[in-house]
Amino acid sequence: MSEDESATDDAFRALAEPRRRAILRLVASDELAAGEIAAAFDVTRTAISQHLTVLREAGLVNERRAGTRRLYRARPEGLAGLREFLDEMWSDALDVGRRLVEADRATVEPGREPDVA
Amino acid sequence: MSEDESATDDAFRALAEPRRRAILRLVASDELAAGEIAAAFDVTRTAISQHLTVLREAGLVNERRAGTRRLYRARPEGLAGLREFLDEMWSDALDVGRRLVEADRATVEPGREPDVA
DNA sequence: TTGCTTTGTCAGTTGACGCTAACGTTAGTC
DNA sequence: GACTAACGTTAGCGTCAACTGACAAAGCAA
Repeated sequence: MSEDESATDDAFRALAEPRRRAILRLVASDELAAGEIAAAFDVTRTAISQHLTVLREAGLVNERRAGTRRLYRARPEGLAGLREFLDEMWSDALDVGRRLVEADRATVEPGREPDVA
Repeated sequence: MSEDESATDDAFRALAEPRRRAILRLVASDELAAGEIAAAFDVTRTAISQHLTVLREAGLVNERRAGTRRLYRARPEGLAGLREFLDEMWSDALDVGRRLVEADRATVEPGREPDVA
């Protein structure tokens, strides 16, 4: 339970960085080497290497070694936590049942105190 | 175009914080006052107020004033950028068409330079 | 072995972020 | 007006994260 949560936590933190999202898009369909990925950005290879480490530890990319090269590819399963959160938010926010209960409450009490404690 | 991107950027950064995700879940179905939200956590009301500001500026919550109280509710449309990114990743990573193109390229060119710039 | 390539790792700096405490503001009440 | 309740805002502090530059490791070729 707490393992999944921390995994989702890592994924969210990893995706907060725009450059890491860009990297992820880059390796979404193609498997690329660290150097090739670094060549697509204006920062040092060091920075990209660190980003790749973060992405790997967050379960968002796979690493495969071939000679001196390390090939990376996106790992869609790593986004499961994200999707779960999104779906939960959507269903909770748009659920018709809840909206009706709410409207009912507003009818009984003219709209002053939601009183949710 | 760049407006949407920065909006998505703000959303991702806002959701990177676990407490903000918790707040968002809290106001997903119910409209709550700032104080009620703060009561659900162990940090100061100040901290919660700042979190709510971040969420509001990221377009993830709506603010409605009623007397001295400020009522917050999740704004599902704010998650559009997230959903878009997720869907893009999923389709790109699992798209069979791309996989075939990739295999074809591997046949023509023995696998040295993906050339992504 | 020597040398070149590809990549990760290790200090160290800088900027951003989350938190608290004190203060300011707005709305309602006596 | 005076007082209280509900919030937001500011200043300051500690911590984390992204970046650079220098160095180390691992694979391969001459």
